[in-house]
Amino acid sequence: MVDVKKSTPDAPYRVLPAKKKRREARIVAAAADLFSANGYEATSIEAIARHSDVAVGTVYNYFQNKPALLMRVLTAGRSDSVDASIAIVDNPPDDPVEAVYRLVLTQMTGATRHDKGLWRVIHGAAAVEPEAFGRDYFLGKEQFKDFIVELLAKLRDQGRIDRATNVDAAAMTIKFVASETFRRYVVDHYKTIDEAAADLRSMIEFIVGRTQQG
Amino acid sequence: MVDVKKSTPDAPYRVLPAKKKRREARIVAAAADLFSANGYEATSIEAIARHSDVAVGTVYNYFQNKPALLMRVLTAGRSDSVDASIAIVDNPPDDPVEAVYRLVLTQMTGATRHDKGLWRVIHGAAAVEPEAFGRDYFLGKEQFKDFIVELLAKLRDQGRIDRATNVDAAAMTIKFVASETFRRYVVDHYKTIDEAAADLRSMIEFIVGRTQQG
DNA sequence: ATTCAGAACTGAATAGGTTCATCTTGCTAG
DNA sequence: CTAGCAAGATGAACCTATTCAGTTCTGAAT
Repeated sequence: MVDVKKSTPDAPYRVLPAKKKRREARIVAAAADLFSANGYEATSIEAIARHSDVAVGTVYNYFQNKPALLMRVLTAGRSDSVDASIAIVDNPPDDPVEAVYRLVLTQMTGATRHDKGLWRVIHGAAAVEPEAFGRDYFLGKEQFKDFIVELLAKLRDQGRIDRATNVDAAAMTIKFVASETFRRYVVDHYKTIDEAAADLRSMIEFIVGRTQQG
Repeated sequence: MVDVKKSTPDAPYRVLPAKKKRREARIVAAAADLFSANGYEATSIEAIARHSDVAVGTVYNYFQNKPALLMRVLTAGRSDSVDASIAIVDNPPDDPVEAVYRLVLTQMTGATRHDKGLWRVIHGAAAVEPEAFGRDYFLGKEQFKDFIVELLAKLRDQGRIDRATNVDAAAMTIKFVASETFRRYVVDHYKTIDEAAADLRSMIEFIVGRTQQG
């Protein structure tokens, strides 16, 4: 508690000027490499720090904790799946089942780029610390529900689904089903995204098919 | 690596004979007390060991790890919600929406006995290590789906829902919705079980209501 | 140039879950 | 009895994520 501390590091302090502003990017890149090469658990913060020429503490200046760093790795470079979703909503296929199915699947496959094991960790961390990760770490938060509501409303106005359909309840149901399907894919109920997609389709057929006008 | 280790403990080894076979139960009891008193993170294995008059290593002889111990705490003394579910399936209310709603809610409220924070940890651990916890740590695994299928089949045979209903797809949908609703309750989308129940009901109305014969 | 406040960085110290070489105990056979 | 052994218990050492007191950098103001 009151002991003397060796406060001056052995090696002289220095920062390569050229690398200055790219520290965060370097940390993320190193983490991405190491996580996918050796897995999450087997990758220590110390290793990430070493690979990005940074001190351990510096990693924590940029990221709250290890899962948060992983989160960044997984969400770096998305947004094209959002574009694809907008396209579907703007110009949906004639068959309402197909329209909803495609919208959901687009979101899900967007996440498939990364290893299941890494998603599991995020899933776990998001459960324990919801506020730190956002309660909907996946499927772009409420945005996704908006897409579904908009799509269903359009389909209803076009007369493709029953005019009496409770769009909000339907959208909520679809969203819940989509989230749980993705969770199960991650947690390995489904080995492949195709298996998940098959069940997803039969549920959407049940949900949306029922709302179609005879 | 090759250092000398102090191998003989200071205190003499002894086990109170009377307490012999109840070790596991004592560990679970101590863990339950400490977890609910101080929370999961703030409870160290060392404290649990101390409170149950056992060595740290012994805790690990009985439980794979800390989350597994928590799991045991949370699932100790269930089974009455299973009985309640069986009663509903055997003798369902006339209204099919009500029947399904009660069945699902019974399972959910059974888990409400324990603190949300503790469920979050299990949720997290189950995501990261599915094989260790069972992929459906909640809602009694596949048993729950069987209940729903059975209930829906009975309702269909009684003519309370449309004869053309795809019972399997409907059951899967309901199960997925139930799981996600519970997840959201745990992760705090819903502050109270009542809020969760309200959304649950509107979704079940949408799902089951659609299958009712006009 | 010099000063200085605040931002960013640093790595040794901390803390707590998990492992494992070693020790006890209970049981069975001789 | 007692020797031998498997099962179970033990706790110090280990491993890593995380913290934090102290150091260095930066850029603006003097």
